[in-house]
Amino acid sequence: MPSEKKKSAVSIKDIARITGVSVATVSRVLNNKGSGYSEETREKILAVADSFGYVSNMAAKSLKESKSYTVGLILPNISNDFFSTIALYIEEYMEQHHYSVFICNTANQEQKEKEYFRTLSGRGVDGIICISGLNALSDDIITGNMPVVCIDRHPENTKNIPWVMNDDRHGSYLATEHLIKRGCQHILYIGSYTAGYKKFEREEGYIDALKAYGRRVDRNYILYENGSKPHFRESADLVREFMKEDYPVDGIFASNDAAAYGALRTVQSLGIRVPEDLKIVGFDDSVYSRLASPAISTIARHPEELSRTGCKVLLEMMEDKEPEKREWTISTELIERESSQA
Amino acid sequence: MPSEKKKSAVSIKDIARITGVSVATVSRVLNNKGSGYSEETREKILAVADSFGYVSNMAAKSLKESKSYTVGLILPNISNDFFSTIALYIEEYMEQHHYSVFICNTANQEQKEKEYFRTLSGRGVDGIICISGLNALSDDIITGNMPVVCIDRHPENTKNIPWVMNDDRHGSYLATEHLIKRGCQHILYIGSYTAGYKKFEREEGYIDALKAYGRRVDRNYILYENGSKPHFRESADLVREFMKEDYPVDGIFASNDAAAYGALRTVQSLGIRVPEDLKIVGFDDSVYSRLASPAISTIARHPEELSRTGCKVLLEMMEDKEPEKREWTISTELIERESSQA
DNA sequence: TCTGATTGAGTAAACGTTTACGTTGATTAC
DNA sequence: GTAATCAACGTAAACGTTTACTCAATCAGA
Repeated sequence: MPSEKKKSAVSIKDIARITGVSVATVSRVLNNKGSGYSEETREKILAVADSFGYVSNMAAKSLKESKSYTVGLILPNISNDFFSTIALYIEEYMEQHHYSVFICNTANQEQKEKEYFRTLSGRGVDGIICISGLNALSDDIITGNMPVVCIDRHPENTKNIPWVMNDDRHGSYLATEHLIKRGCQHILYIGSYTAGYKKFEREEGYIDALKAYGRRVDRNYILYENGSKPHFRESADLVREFMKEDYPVDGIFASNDAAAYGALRTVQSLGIRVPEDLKIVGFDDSVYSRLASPAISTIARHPEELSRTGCKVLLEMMEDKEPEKREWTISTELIERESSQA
Repeated sequence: MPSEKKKSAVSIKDIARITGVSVATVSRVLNNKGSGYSEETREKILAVADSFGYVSNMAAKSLKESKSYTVGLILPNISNDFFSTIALYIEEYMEQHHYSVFICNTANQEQKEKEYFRTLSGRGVDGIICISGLNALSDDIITGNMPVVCIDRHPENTKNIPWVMNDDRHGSYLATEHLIKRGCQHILYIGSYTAGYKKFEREEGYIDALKAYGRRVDRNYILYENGSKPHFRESADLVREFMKEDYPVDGIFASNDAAAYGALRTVQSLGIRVPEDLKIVGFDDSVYSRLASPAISTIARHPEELSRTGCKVLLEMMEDKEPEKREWTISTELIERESSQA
């Protein structure tokens, strides 16, 4: 008997009718407005609402309040390890604050980023957390007065949009310092560009450390991927080429774990022992560094804190408060593993 | 001058006023209702709507139509590799059909699964795609007439909820057959339980293959993780214990890649060469099998097809159509890599 | 020229809430 | 005894849409 169609759920009106009061009173009770009803009425209403499994119609509520208790999460690709972890924490945090989150994959396409922004606006989201895959945010986003906060990446034109970033520079410093303290004399740096990241933060951290320890900065030891292949392949090739030159090397700091992994595989194939002959540190604390053999030391970012901070800032903005500051930095941390053992 | 507050966007009313027609006409034009306006009016309205950047208020639309063009995606944990890939495809597919998707992490807790279901109902989602982390769906979900489809996992009480599953049994068959064809005589099976999965599908595929090739099924060669540790650790321990017994082994089929990875590391540490002395096949095509050295052969599921099918079924249900069938199976595939080379 | 259909609109109700404003009856203050 | 206060509620408008009804003008067909 699939005759009955739509589930027309019980509404505030039904409850009013059943308990014999007006909708206004029901609304007041259900929303815990301080006064406007007796304790007796309150209990009656609550009992009825409960027994009928009342759940308030968000569309109506949104319409009236111009508030939807939803936010959008725009990111390049949720299947990315780091992003999905961020998504987890953001959803968790937002849920605790009674917000639901829409997920939007831009695939790094400006067009899609734009479209999502409009769609989300239309859906009446109260705010947007954005991990932009682009070097610059689209105009739609930076103009307009939708609360937006950028996390993890920092496009060039954020204007007055608050952002939360990882302290990559210091992370790189820690990695390089670690190699130096472990006795490395000639440390190779493998960098890569990623849209939205402050371009040379990681390289600068590497240079900072070398300088701090009185080492000479040799540009020959700074290699860059050009993005033509997956990180670990390209890194492998870069290292292979570099090794042909017979420069002395006893340490490698790669600006991402996949590259570190590629480097590891390459030097191993050349008969170089890690960590005995050469030590390696990566960046990201991803599966690449964890599963490699030997396990690769790395710099960890803190996705949970990154997410939480982003959410906190957004929540404030959605309540029309000015966030405490425009720029937030989340610390990074060295994780020592086998690849840099003394 | 942060004086102006809310963004009160331009509404259908504004457009009506500006173009000098009624809201009904504007609505008809904007929704492409076949008739009810002249071409001239149509163009005027479209032009105005466009120039003011009109975007329809979804809350109002939802309220009126009892349709929100949103769906919920309930899953245990979006940070899981496989799930986040599914989420990517689902979002992509749904977006093409003008649905936005809410993401909900249950952390395998029944309580949360329930709550999300109610929240989503309240938000008026038109349907729900569910990867339940539980052995049984909560009652809230199986009763009620919200369109729901289960994918990837198959709780015991799906009642009349359609589901889309991977053909795990055949995948396991392929894996085992592959080892047999590569000359393995003594194949160890490492299984694990996961809530919501048909419990022994993978083990049965293993047994099917042994029988098909006239091999004896020796229960001693069937090991099970008890879930006390991460897969790869537990698997490593299981294999280590097993090896002490001096049973002959020249092949291992692990029902997940992490376990295969653990097994690989263990046998390598015992001086056994892979694939020369022993061949290994995993299941999942995850990073574990891809990054291992040697790379581990594995059984791939097809998250894209899984997701697409789930979406298609849900879309049908949301249009009040009866889905073609209740049970959908997505094929699995053997990926040959180094760990099972001849 | 009259009838009936068609076209191009407008009117107004409805969706489920929230909330400003009334209203009533009881209580308090003087 | 009267005025002011207050608690407990009801009334009705409003949020932005969609859509079932109207309605007037035009037009085709006889």
